[in-house]
Amino acid sequence: MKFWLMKNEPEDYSIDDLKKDVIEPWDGIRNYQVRNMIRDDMKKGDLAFFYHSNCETPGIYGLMTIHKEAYPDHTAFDKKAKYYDIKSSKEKPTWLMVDVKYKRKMKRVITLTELKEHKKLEDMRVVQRGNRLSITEVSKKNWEFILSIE
DNA sequence: GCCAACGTTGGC
DNA sequence: GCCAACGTTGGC
Repeated sequence: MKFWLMKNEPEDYSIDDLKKDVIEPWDGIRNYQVRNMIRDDMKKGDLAFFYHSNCETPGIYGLMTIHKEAYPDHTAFDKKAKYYDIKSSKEKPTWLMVDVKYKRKMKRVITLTELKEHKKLEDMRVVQRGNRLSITEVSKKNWEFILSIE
Protein backbone atom coordinates (compact mmCIF):
# COMPACT_ATOMS: atom_id res chain seq x y z
CA MET A 1 0.00 0.00 0.00
CA LYS A 2 1.16 3.49 -0.81
CA PHE A 3 0.64 6.88 0.78
CA TRP A 4 0.01 10.16 -1.00
CA LEU A 5 -0.35 13.86 -0.51
CA MET A 6 -2.93 15.51 -2.73
CA LYS A 7 -3.16 19.28 -3.03
CA ASN A 8 -6.23 21.28 -3.73
CA GLU A 9 -7.24 24.87 -3.34
CA PRO A 10 -9.85 24.94 -0.59
CA GLU A 11 -11.74 27.75 -2.31
CA ASP A 12 -12.25 25.34 -5.15
CA TYR A 13 -12.81 22.17 -3.14
CA SER A 14 -11.97 21.67 0.53
CA ILE A 15 -11.90 18.88 3.07
CA ASP A 16 -15.31 20.05 4.30
CA ASP A 17 -16.73 19.65 0.81
CA LEU A 18 -15.36 16.12 0.71
CA LYS A 19 -16.81 15.40 4.13
CA LYS A 20 -20.23 16.27 2.71
CA ASP A 21 -19.82 14.45 -0.59
CA VAL A 22 -17.88 11.48 0.86
CA ILE A 23 -16.81 10.23 -2.57
CA GLU A 24 -15.53 12.61 -5.20
CA PRO A 25 -13.66 12.36 -8.53
CA TRP A 26 -10.29 14.08 -8.30
CA ASP A 27 -10.45 15.69 -11.72
CA GLY A 28 -8.43 18.37 -13.42
CA ILE A 29 -4.99 16.74 -13.37
CA ARG A 30 -3.17 18.22 -16.37
CA ASN A 31 0.41 17.31 -15.64
CA TYR A 32 2.03 14.27 -17.23
CA GLN A 33 4.15 13.32 -14.25
CA VAL A 34 1.13 13.32 -11.99
CA ARG A 35 -0.98 11.48 -14.53
CA ASN A 36 1.61 8.73 -14.86
CA MET A 37 1.77 8.40 -11.11
CA ILE A 38 -1.96 7.98 -10.64
CA ARG A 39 -2.12 5.63 -13.62
CA ASP A 40 0.77 3.39 -12.64
CA ASP A 41 1.19 3.59 -8.89
CA MET A 42 -2.07 4.61 -7.26
CA LYS A 43 -4.20 1.69 -6.11
CA LYS A 44 -7.59 1.31 -4.51
CA GLY A 45 -7.21 1.39 -0.74
CA ASP A 46 -4.15 3.65 -0.73
CA LEU A 47 -4.27 6.44 1.83
CA ALA A 48 -3.83 10.13 1.13
CA PHE A 49 -3.47 13.42 2.93
CA PHE A 50 -5.83 16.16 1.78
CA TYR A 51 -3.63 19.25 1.53
CA HIS A 52 -4.97 22.77 1.18
CA SER A 53 -2.82 24.90 -1.11
CA ASN A 54 -2.87 28.50 -2.22
CA CYS A 55 -4.70 29.64 0.87
CA GLU A 56 -4.14 31.46 4.13
CA THR A 57 -2.80 28.42 5.98
CA PRO A 58 -1.44 25.76 3.64
CA GLY A 59 -1.17 22.34 5.23
CA ILE A 60 -2.67 18.92 5.82
CA TYR A 61 -6.35 19.05 6.72
CA GLY A 62 -7.60 15.49 6.44
CA LEU A 63 -7.29 11.89 5.42
CA MET A 64 -8.90 10.04 2.54
CA THR A 65 -8.65 6.74 0.74
CA ILE A 66 -8.33 6.03 -2.95
CA HIS A 67 -11.73 4.65 -3.81
CA LYS A 68 -11.44 4.06 -7.56
CA GLU A 69 -8.32 3.65 -9.64
CA ALA A 70 -7.47 5.84 -12.63
CA TYR A 71 -10.09 6.24 -15.35
CA PRO A 72 -10.65 8.86 -18.08
CA ASP A 73 -11.17 12.42 -16.87
CA HIS A 74 -14.29 13.41 -18.81
CA THR A 75 -13.88 17.11 -17.93
CA ALA A 76 -11.12 17.18 -20.55
CA PHE A 77 -13.77 16.48 -23.23
CA ASP A 78 -16.11 19.20 -22.08
CA LYS A 79 -15.55 22.39 -24.07
CA LYS A 80 -17.12 24.46 -21.36
CA ALA A 81 -15.11 22.97 -18.52
CA LYS A 82 -12.21 24.83 -16.98
CA TYR A 83 -9.83 22.00 -17.76
CA TYR A 84 -10.96 21.29 -21.33
CA ASP A 85 -8.17 19.89 -23.46
CA ILE A 86 -8.66 19.78 -27.22
CA LYS A 87 -6.04 17.05 -27.59
CA SER A 88 -7.86 14.59 -25.34
CA SER A 89 -10.56 12.42 -26.90
CA LYS A 90 -12.92 9.76 -25.65
CA GLU A 91 -11.18 7.25 -27.89
CA LYS A 92 -7.73 8.19 -26.62
CA PRO A 93 -8.07 10.05 -23.34
CA THR A 94 -4.97 11.99 -22.37
CA TRP A 95 -6.05 12.69 -18.82
CA LEU A 96 -7.12 10.44 -15.99
CA MET A 97 -8.59 10.84 -12.55
CA VAL A 98 -9.24 8.73 -9.47
CA ASP A 99 -12.10 8.79 -6.99
CA VAL A 100 -11.25 9.61 -3.40
CA LYS A 101 -13.26 8.81 -0.31
CA TYR A 102 -13.43 10.87 2.85
CA LYS A 103 -11.89 9.24 5.90
CA ARG A 104 -11.61 11.95 8.52
CA LYS A 105 -10.40 15.44 9.25
CA MET A 106 -7.11 15.83 11.07
CA LYS A 107 -7.43 16.31 14.81
CA ARG A 108 -5.54 19.51 14.15
CA VAL A 109 -4.19 21.05 10.98
CA ILE A 110 -0.56 20.19 10.30
CA THR A 111 0.61 23.36 8.61
CA LEU A 112 3.25 23.56 5.93
CA THR A 113 5.29 25.69 8.34
CA GLU A 114 5.25 22.87 10.85
CA LEU A 115 6.14 20.24 8.24
CA LYS A 116 9.14 22.34 7.32
CA GLU A 117 10.29 22.55 10.93
CA HIS A 118 10.76 18.78 11.21
CA LYS A 119 14.19 17.62 10.07
CA LYS A 120 12.74 14.13 9.60
CA LEU A 121 10.41 15.41 6.90
CA GLU A 122 13.00 17.18 4.76
CA ASP A 123 12.68 14.51 2.06
CA MET A 124 8.99 15.21 1.65
CA ARG A 125 8.32 16.71 -1.74
CA VAL A 126 5.82 19.21 -0.46
CA VAL A 127 8.37 20.99 1.74
CA GLN A 128 10.96 21.21 -1.02
CA ARG A 129 11.63 24.36 -2.96
CA GLY A 130 9.90 24.70 -6.28
CA ASN A 131 7.78 21.61 -5.91
CA ARG A 132 4.67 22.10 -7.98
CA LEU A 133 3.29 18.60 -8.38
CA SER A 134 -0.28 18.45 -7.15
CA ILE A 135 0.12 14.84 -6.05
CA THR A 136 3.23 13.39 -4.46
CA GLU A 137 3.99 10.09 -2.83
CA VAL A 138 4.67 10.08 0.91
CA SER A 139 6.93 7.45 2.45
CA LYS A 140 5.47 5.14 5.09
CA LYS A 141 7.95 6.57 7.56
CA ASN A 142 6.84 10.14 6.94
CA TRP A 143 3.18 9.18 6.88
CA GLU A 144 3.43 7.56 10.27
CA PHE A 145 5.50 10.37 11.70
CA ILE A 146 2.95 12.98 10.67
CA LEU A 147 0.13 10.99 12.23
CA SER A 148 2.19 10.66 15.43
CA ILE A 149 2.49 14.42 15.85
CA GLU A 150 -1.13 15.08 15.00
C1' DG B 1 16.92 19.15 -30.33
C1' DC B 2 17.82 23.82 -28.36
C1' DC B 3 16.09 27.49 -25.88
C1' DA B 4 13.47 31.87 -25.31
C1' DA B 5 8.99 33.21 -24.31
C1' DC B 6 5.08 32.40 -22.06
C1' DG B 7 1.74 30.25 -18.69
C1' DT B 8 0.87 28.20 -14.20
C1' DT B 9 1.59 27.03 -9.40
C1' DG B 10 1.65 28.29 -4.92
C1' DG B 11 4.13 30.31 -0.87
C1' DC B 12 4.59 34.56 1.06
C1' DG C 1 -0.41 40.94 -5.68
C1' DC C 2 4.46 39.60 -6.27
C1' DC C 3 7.58 36.55 -8.02
C1' DA C 4 10.53 32.27 -8.14
C1' DA C 5 10.41 27.90 -10.01
C1' DC C 6 9.01 24.94 -13.16
C1' DG C 7 6.36 23.00 -17.38
C1' DT C 8 4.98 23.71 -22.10
C1' DT C 9 5.11 25.68 -26.61
C1' DG C 10 6.93 26.74 -30.88
C1' DG C 11 10.39 28.97 -33.96
C1' DC C 12 14.61 27.87 -35.80
